[in-house]
Amino acid sequence: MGQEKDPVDLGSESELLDKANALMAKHRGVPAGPAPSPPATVAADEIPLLTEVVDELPPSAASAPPRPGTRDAAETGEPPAAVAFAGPPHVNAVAPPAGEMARQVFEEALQHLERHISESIEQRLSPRLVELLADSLASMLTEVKQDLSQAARETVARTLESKLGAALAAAPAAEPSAIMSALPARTPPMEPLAKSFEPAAVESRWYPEWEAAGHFRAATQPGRAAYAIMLPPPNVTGTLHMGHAFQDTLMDALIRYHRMRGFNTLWQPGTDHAGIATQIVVERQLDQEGTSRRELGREKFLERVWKWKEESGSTITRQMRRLGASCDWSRERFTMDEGLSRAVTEVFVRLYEQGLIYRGKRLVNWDPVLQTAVSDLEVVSQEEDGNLWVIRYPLEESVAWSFGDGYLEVATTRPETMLGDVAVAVHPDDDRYRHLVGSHVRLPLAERTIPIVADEYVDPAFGTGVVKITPAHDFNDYQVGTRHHLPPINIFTLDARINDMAPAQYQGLDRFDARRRVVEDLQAQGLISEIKAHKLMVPRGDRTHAVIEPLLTDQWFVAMEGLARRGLEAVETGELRFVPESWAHVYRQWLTGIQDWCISRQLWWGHRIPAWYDEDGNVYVARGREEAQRQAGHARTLSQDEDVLDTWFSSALWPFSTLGWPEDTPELRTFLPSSVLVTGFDIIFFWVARMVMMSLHFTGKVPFREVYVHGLIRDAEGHKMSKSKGNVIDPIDIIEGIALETLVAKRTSNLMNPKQADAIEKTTRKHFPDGIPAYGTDALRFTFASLATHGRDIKFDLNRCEGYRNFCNKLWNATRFVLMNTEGQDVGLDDAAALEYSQADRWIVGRLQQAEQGVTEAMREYRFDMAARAIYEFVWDEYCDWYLELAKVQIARGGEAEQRATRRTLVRVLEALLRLAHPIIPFITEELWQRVAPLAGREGPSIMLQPFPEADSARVDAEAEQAVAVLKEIVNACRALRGEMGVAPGNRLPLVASGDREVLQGFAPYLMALAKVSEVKIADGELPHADAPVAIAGEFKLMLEVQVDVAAERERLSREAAAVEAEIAKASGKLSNASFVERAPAQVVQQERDRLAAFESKLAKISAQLQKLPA
RNA sequence: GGGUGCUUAGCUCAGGGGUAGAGCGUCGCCCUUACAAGGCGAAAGUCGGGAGUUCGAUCCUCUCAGCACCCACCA
Repeated sequence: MGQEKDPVDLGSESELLDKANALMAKHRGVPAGPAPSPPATVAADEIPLLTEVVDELPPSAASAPPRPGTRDAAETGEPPAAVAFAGPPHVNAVAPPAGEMARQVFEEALQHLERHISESIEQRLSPRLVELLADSLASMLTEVKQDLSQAARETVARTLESKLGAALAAAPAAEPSAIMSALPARTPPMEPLAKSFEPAAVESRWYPEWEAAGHFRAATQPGRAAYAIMLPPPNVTGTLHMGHAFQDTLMDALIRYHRMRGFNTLWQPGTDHAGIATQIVVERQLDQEGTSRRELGREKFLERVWKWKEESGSTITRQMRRLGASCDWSRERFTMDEGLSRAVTEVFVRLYEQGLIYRGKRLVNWDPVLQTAVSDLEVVSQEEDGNLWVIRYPLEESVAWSFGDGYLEVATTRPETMLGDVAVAVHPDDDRYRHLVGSHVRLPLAERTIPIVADEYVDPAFGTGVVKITPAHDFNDYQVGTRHHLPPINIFTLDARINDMAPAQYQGLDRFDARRRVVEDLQAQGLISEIKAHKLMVPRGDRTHAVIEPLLTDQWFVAMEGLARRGLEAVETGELRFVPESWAHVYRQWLTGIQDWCISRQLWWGHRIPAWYDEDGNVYVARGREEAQRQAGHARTLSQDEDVLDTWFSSALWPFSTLGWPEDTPELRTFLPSSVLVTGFDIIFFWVARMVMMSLHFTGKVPFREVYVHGLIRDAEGHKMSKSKGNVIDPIDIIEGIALETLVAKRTSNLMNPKQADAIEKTTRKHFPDGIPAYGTDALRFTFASLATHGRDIKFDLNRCEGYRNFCNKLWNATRFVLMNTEGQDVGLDDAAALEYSQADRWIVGRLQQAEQGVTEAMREYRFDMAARAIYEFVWDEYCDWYLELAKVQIARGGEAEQRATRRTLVRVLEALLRLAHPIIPFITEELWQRVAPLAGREGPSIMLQPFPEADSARVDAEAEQAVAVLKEIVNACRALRGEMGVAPGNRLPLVASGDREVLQGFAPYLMALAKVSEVKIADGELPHADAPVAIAGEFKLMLEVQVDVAAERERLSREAAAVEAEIAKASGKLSNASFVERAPAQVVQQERDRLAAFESKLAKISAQLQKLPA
């Protein structure tokens, strides 16, 4: 496997000990770092040297013989398909490579070492030494990691940690590393598994081990295909919500799956500085402290933000670890890192040089609360109640006589903007007004004269058919104004108050106050002819919910046309594929009508725009101040643009900036394009499309080959989860559980509107009367996977989660059973021993292959639900419900070779299915695999490094399948016949079944156990009961002695007869349809005839059986 | 206004031109030594309505209705 540790170079055992010993000696009595000195009374040499410990090793441990290599030919370790039912065993013996053997010797030696170290420490360690050891351990760990091979280092560290864990926790001065904290003691080998699955201990054990061992690191081995996923970087100061958890689960499943399949795998993690969101949070903090960012000044403010980032920046990555996300944390990036910032500057400068970035005074969406421009996408329009005011604009005297009362009536939803009107417009073909075009009206209040223009934009049917034109405050009016060369008049300040372009009485008024005043004044003058209620779409900022004001300001833009064209091409040519495909339409539609992208934000938190101005306002765009200065000449004094870039500008570069662009790095060559982007549809425009365009433009490559678009997570009722609705579920609470009171407190604290608290508390108490139990990470992940169907939002139902928690428990207990029956017993590891596989053994191996194939296909199509289902059904319905039961019989009654083969099959199928399930449920599978793998002849430090099981259709044994299918049917038929109520002994149960006579006879022990049948006879002629009431599709006759309740049997048969009669009616109706018989394929018609015949004979048998029953 | 998706058991959802499926829930009976977070069994559906294509439609086509979402937007 790609990630498998290098097994060589451990050196000899004595060399290893020497190294470790040297380190121990070095740290002996030399407390490192700032930790407090040990009490003087402690003799440093109380710490044992490793050699001293090892001296006590029994001789056998130091020279443990290598175990025989027992790798089966098949990855899944199941019996070869070629083995006949009762034929001689056939096992491929493959000698392990020399390095492998060396490692085996080592691992065994290390196990002894581990045990002795811990024993010795327990015996010798006085409590006073705890502090000293803590210090030594910390510094030692670092060096040990460098000096020793991984295997050795893990063993030593693990032992020390587990032994010292409790003591260290009690020693306040010592600061245990994250890895060491709260580590439960490792389960000693051969201890029976706990009776049920306890996720917490398992999870806290494995994640630190994986991470410390470097299993998550990106691999760049030559000759292997690359598989990369770029984590959509979450807000650095954010916390994990269900959407993240869902997405991360899917990505982790994909990554683990491909890692196991031998790809060079990179999952690139990181966080986003999230300009607006983060700045708002910090500003809110300042507000509570009674200050503001302006009071603080830019520099101090930025310090505060960085501090906040340092404080809360690791929350979300810590939570991701809790989920088991196997990102390469060593490559973690932040959008405002030095490297990424350099990429941002480089992109900006190049786009500017290419003429694709320009600066201009344009009408932009302005958030008056934040006082910054925002992009079209950051504006959400909502329908709200408003008014439509009809205002009378007096016509100039020369034409007033020619039109009604001498007024033009203009409808508007925003009367205050009339102060900025530059014209009124009518449709050119509107006969009512045609003759007025070219003349003027007097603008009330402002007392200006403005022209009447004709423009196609006006809809004559709406309102009065006359539109006021306010180019500075309306996007459509801006267009009209441009067409008619009418210079805009801006009447608003940056915080949306009336400025000095308006009459004095309105200046300084907030826009809503101004509206009231304007209406009042107009009414006073009799210029309002009508006010009617009107529903209108109000644009609001998606962060502040402030009403967005179109405002004329200087901003930077990216010209989108050419970039968008490339972006569209990528989808047309298939370089970029959407899953599900329908999202390509959405993407296409947006790119087709795209506007230039306003990238400047009047914020402080973000990448400052790399543009400088001189005294005359000339612009110099450069990679730094020096370069700008060179451009400007030394005489000039430059000042940098105050604005920062839209957060999405840096996000758009994520797929290549994280890989080292603009440098040409090996990572960039290997992992660009990445394999798939996993994301919700809500950021297709914000992010996906922009990444595609930027990546194509700067690297010539698409950023990812596929985009998997998943649904949004909603609550059980289908509502969006939101704090204000109080229906948010924290994924961590599902994993760890939460008490009701805590949950209520969490949901009702920090509400925007505290009035909602009562209602939220009530529904919370109703939905979670007992809080949320701890389901564990694996159950949560399995739930996510099983809900991840294509093209649907997800209603998250905790009941589902409970079901999958039970599934984990089922898997746990199945393993417990297998271990009880295999550990310390002959599981066929010795290839020389005889193996006798049964039909059941071969059947389950075949089913495993089918499950493997199902999972592989599902993963290829991003059908995580199918993958989860295939695993669930295999584990529960096949392996547990049937195979384990059959295996019990085989172990109880079979001969030595049969028992051996059964144990071998039990353990190897289990081992393979653990690997199969690992991408979705990593923790439990790792825990169990550690116990199961040695019994299946597999070695390795972690299931993560094992190959993913590959389906082999040759191992599907049709004969065995058939046999087990018949067996299942017989068992089910028996169970059904046995009824529910009391039992009468001695009843006989005649069945007709298909199959080989010997096979049927072979069923006897299974039937006795599974169906509580007391005897099985195969009848050659007539069955003792004249006819067989239950047919199992075939002609072999079987006689089962069984206990049956007559009344229940009668009832059941009557019910069945009615059902069969209905089927007969249906089938015969169909067959009497001439056109069906003539035109349907012969096969289908025959099928129908067979069905009819089968039902008829079934009915006959049922009624015969009914008659036979004693009254 | 333009677009997309959805409608299948009480709930949440798979499926797919030829006998309607799962999980959860419900109702029985069982603490059978891996698992009561379990086992066995049962009840439960006009596959949103209508029309068409077809020998046959839950599935394909059209249409209507309801729900959800996206884009644009009329002052």
